[in-house]
Amino acid sequence: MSTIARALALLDHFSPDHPRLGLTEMMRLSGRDKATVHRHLTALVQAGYLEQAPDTRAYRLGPALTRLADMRRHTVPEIEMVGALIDDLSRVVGELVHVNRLHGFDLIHLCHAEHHNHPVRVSFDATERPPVLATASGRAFLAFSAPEVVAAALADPGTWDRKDAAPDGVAVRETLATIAAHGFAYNRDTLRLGVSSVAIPVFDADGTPVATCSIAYPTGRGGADFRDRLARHLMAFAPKMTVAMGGVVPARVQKIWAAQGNSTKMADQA
Amino acid sequence: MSTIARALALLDHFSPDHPRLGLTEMMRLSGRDKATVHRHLTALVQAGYLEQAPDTRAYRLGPALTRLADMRRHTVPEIEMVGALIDDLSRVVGELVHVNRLHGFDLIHLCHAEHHNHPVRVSFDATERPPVLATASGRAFLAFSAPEVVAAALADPGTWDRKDAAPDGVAVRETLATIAAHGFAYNRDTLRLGVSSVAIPVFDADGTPVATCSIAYPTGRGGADFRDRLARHLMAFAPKMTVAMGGVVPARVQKIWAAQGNSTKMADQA
DNA sequence: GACCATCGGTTCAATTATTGAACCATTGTA
DNA sequence: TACAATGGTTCAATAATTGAACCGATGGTC
Repeated sequence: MSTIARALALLDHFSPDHPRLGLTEMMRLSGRDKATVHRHLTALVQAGYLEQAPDTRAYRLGPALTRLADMRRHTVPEIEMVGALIDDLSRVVGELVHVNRLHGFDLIHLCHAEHHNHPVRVSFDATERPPVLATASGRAFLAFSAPEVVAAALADPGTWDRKDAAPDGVAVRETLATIAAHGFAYNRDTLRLGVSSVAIPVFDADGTPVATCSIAYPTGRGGADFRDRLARHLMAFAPKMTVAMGGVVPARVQKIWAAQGNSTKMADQA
Repeated sequence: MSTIARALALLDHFSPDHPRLGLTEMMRLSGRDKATVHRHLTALVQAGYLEQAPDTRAYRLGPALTRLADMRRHTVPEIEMVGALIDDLSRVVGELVHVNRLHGFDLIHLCHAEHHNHPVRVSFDATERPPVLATASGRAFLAFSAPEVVAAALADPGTWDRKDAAPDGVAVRETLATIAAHGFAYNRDTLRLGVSSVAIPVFDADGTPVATCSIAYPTGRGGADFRDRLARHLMAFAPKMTVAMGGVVPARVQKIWAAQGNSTKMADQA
């Protein structure tokens, strides 16, 4: 382990429970010598990765981090950032993973990852632009959006499948409420026969949805249990992705996801 | 300079113009040996401060930065406190409000608030690091700093715009004196064409500047009158913020701000 | 008020990790 | 094919890191 790694590891000891750490505490946490820790800390302060309170002499995370994080947000295209992440997810679940963004009321494909463990798998077409309310992604997005957005979506005739009749506003709102309570949306054969999917929103810094992450799989793969397993994967994954994109998961959603991560049974969605 | 500092300095070479850097380029920019740079880069990748594109092998800023910056946001209370304060100010004046800190002689962005009343507004880039003396914030900071700090700033070639000739020490000192007399600094199209700003210092418990608060607006919005209106807003606001951060406004500054708050006409700044 | 513990910080010789010139492998180009 | 440029590796020489001991300040205790 290099000196650099050892020094940077000091930063990892900060947490919401320990926002400020003193020299001795750092020494204890890292298990290294006091002089060494002190040298490292001062180097980090010098570089702006830490700052030291003049009075208590305690250390806390420094301004350089915000600067660099901003820089990362500005310079790293989210597509690539997200690409690496969903690649991992896809590898774990062995299914097709999508990331979509809502542009107007069109779901636009941002990127996808596919690590096929199974002979039977879902094909897809990145150019497709299905009506928002007909997809798990679209519903997941809207379920966590502001009422005005939902209202606008319902008012727009392009959001529901043109083959169907206009969706009943009340029924749709109920579905969205259920989704918001579950923490995720799903879809079984509704858009394309034989294809099911599970979807979850990704948030920006204001806590409003900016994108969705979804897993698509052949319906034959399994029933509610299989679906819920995937949903739990998504609920563990979405916070990571949200953070990577510089966003924040709203507290209420965080709570739901944490709770659902443990439960085994869930109510049906309309 | 410690190994840690040298390694971390590598991260500073990333900019909006150079979001991805290769080994050789890093070597050139840092002026160090290739092997050393490579060691450092891999250490940083290991720690998540950088990530490497698998195909091009180019490096870019990594996810650990977002994580730590978030942690800082959550654990450093002043940021949120200041955030709430400037949010109000921004709402009142209807312009972009910034808070910066001086780290070394770099102005670093702490937070900002933007409540756009106008169709035309100032965009900004939190990653920019302009020369201190070229900004209203920097000059406001230095105008209220100790003579030694000013002398050090003038001695540092990085504090003035490299496109210009070295600033005349006498002229700069005069400008700073004027600013100190006015109670605030301003800037009209000097850093970015079409962008003006007004800035004011925030003090710590010792009465030395710790940060600056500034308002940026499109130059077209108005002339000296408009600018002075914003300045008065700042002079009313800065004491609040200083107090909120546990600082004290020096008596002489307090006097100036109180006086200027009533006057309607002010002399020009160089 | 002397005593002790704890804290942040410093010193300096011993050690250990860092360094960098030279080298290798790969890719793209003339 | 030769050449240049890229990313990466090796290993002896070297320079930086290390840590036991020490200092000064603060704060609680008898």
